[in-house]
Amino acid sequence: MTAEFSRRTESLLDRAEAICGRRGANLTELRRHVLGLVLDAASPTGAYELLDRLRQTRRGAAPPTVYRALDFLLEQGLVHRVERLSAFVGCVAGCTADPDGESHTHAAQFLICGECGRVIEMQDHHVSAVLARAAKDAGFSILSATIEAEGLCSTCRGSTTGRADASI
Amino acid sequence: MTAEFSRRTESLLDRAEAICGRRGANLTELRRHVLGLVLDAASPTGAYELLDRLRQTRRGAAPPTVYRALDFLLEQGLVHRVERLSAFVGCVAGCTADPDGESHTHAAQFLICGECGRVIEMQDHHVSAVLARAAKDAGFSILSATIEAEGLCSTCRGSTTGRADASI
DNA sequence: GGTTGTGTGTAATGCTATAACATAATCTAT
DNA sequence: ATAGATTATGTTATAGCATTACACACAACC
Repeated sequence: MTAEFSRRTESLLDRAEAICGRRGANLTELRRHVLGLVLDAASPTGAYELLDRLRQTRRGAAPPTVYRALDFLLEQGLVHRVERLSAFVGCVAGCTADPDGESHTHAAQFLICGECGRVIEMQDHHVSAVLARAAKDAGFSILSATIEAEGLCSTCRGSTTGRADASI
Repeated sequence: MTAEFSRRTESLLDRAEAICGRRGANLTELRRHVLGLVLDAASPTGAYELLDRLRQTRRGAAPPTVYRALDFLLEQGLVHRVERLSAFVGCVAGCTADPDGESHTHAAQFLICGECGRVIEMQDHHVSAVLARAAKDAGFSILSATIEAEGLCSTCRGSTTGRADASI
C-alpha cells in the first residue's frame, strides 16, 4: 500500500521520519505519503492536485485529508507554501535539518520563473535579516515572513527573446 | 450616485484621478468607487467584502465587476494585493506619486499584525535591493516581489501578554 | 473502564477568482 | 455616415482553494 517514490524522495522521507521521531512528532503513513507527493513533484503543487494523486491509492481521501497533512508538514518545516501560487513545495532543508526539538520555520525566499514555472528556494539569511531590521525600525517584530519573487531564471533568460517562442 | 467617502479618501481619489489622467489611464466612476472603498477601509479588504459594499449603491455588481476594477488599480499601482490575506489595500504612495507615464509597481513590504490585523506598508528600498542582489547571485532577474511579514506591531506588543485577553 | 488526546473519515459549505459571452459607448479611418 | 476597432461594463455560470462540523477509531494514561 505504501506509495513508491523516487530513490531521492524515499531517502528524504527517511530523514524526515527520523527528524520527526526525535521531535516527538508523528509522521504517520498518510503524512509521509503526502510529503512524498510534494517532494516528488517537479514544481509547486496545489492541494487538489496532491489530492488527486493521493486518491490513486487512498480511495476515500477528501480535501481535509490533504490539508491536515499539509498543516502538519508546514508546522514541521518539511514543506513550504508558495503564496503566489497557492501551492506547496518540499523543503529539502527542512527534511535534512538537525532536529531542534521544536518546530521551526525556515526563513526561505522563493524565486518563481514566470517562463518555466520552476521555483528556486533560497535560504539567504541576509535577506531575512535586512527585512527584520527594517521591521524593527518600524516597531514591528516578525514571527514569520513570506518573500517571493517572480521573474526569469538564468535558463529562461538566456533563451530567445524571453517568451517561449522557440517553436516559431 | 457617486459614493461619499472621508475627506482624506476624497482627496486621495482626486490625486489618483489626476495621475491617471496624465498617464492616459481612465479612472472611471466604477474604478474610482472601488478605489474609494479600498482606501476608506481600516484594514485590508477582501474582494467579496468590497463587492458587498459596492452593491449598496450599484445593484447589479458581480465578482467580475470588482475584480476588473482591482486589476486596473493594481496595474496603476493604486492598490496592492496582500497575498497572505487575499485582500487589498490602498497604496497611498501610488495615489500621491508623480506620474511617470507608465504603470509602475511600487516595491512594497507589508507588516501584518496578527493581533489587531492592521497592516503597515513599508517602501524600504534596501530590502528590495538586498533581495534583488541575492536573486541575481542565483542567476535570477526579478520582475516583481512579494514581501510580507506576520508578527506584532508596536502597539500590540506593548499590550498585556500578546493575545487579546484584556477582557479577562 | 472511563477519560483524554490524536489522527482520520465524511459531508457539506464557504471563500476566492475566472471564463465566456452579451451589451453599450466611443473613436477613427475611409 | 458608417463599418470596424477598442474600451468598459453587465450577466451567468463555473472553476479553484480552503474550512467547518461532526463521527469514528485507537492508544495512552489514571
